[in-house]
Amino acid sequence: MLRGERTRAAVLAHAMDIASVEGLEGLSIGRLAAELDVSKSGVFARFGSKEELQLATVAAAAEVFVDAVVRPALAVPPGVDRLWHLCDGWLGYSRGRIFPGGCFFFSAAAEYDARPGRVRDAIAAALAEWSGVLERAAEDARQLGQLESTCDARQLAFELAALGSAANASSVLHDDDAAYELARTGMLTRLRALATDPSTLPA
Amino acid sequence: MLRGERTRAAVLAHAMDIASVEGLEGLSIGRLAAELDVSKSGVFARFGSKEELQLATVAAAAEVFVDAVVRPALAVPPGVDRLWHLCDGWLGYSRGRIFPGGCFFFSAAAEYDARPGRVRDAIAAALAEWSGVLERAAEDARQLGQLESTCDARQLAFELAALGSAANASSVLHDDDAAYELARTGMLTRLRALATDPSTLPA
DNA sequence: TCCTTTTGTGAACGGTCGTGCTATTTCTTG
DNA sequence: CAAGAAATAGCACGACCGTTCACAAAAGGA
Repeated sequence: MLRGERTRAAVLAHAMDIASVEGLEGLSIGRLAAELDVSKSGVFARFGSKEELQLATVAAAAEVFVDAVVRPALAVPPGVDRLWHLCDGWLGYSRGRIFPGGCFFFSAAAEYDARPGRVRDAIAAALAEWSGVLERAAEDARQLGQLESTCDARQLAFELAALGSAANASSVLHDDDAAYELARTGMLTRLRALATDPSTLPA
Repeated sequence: MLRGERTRAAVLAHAMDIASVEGLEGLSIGRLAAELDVSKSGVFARFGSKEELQLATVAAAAEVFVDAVVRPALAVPPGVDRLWHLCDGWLGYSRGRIFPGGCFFFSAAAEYDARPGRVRDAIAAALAEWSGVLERAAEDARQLGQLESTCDARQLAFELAALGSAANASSVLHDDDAAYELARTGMLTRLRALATDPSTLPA
């Protein structure tokens, strides 16, 4: 009962790395088995189908993401500080290549965005949750009086996420970290323009 | 000699549509042949290899993009007006689903960003060119005195492109056009903040 | 210890993939 | 119209895919 969980975790760990580079479709059971030195049917039997393997991979990646970005930021009190921690944490998560192909969900979403099915639904749900976290943090900051009362939390969250995604995309495609500085600058400019006390934000 | 060009164009037109939805890897020669009612080897022989087909598809998509977005905007004189036309044209191009899976290059870049090879290089070059067009338009506007002289054209271009990409991603993934309004608002806010005469920008 | 359940193996299946090859059709041109 | 070139069809190949199934190893509870 313990042995099963261990190999399952090993498979998923490898699956996330492959998928972030080659896509969830490029994730083949045969290749996974070969690289982990187990039998193809062993991998297959554990998940029942390729789609289930993909769904499990998405779920595992969501856990990694939450641990890397969301949990640390939720440990700081609500307000602009927490909002900034979400942004900065996301940039660190992408830049640190926790997944070798950059943000797992950026790759997965682009791959499945136009293909109906359970995999797409799972990816869309994960991304919607992330948007929700960001937007809620912005709205909290507004209601705490740390952002202008007139500001639109949804708009702000959209723009912050857009800058992060663009930095991820550009840095992976061009193998160049410069975009992270552009994203950071953009995020801070946005926050400073809306913060009632900009001095609490980093330089 | 004419017949050859015609089928080549038909193949590429279909290939672009497939690739924007299923990816350049999902683009299979057999499927392409079946859906176009020609023989597999007929399609293959015309391109020589799958990689050449992919490269030709990228080149064809670049032409479509230039026709849809760049050319119209370059028809208006340099300045903030042209810069805005580039942004607005891009949103229209994505929203209009000229490619059924949204922006071709967004999908292709996410698919190949972490996979070295000629296909990735071609995609990276196309996107770099687009960034260059955007940045040059911003810099022109600045030098014409239509944007604050202190503004950073590269930063502005990065942010405008980020908003567009995010709108494309969100709208395709969630099947919801709302993101285009967010992107448009963000773009206009950015431009208004830097324009010396904001009244020239649309409402 | 024996028995049952869980985990993993190995071989095989039908299918699709990219890619060569050899005809055969279709156009162009003298 | 005939000869030659260009374009397409048809077929076969090896490789890999997801999936199935019968069976062996290992683990756990009685």
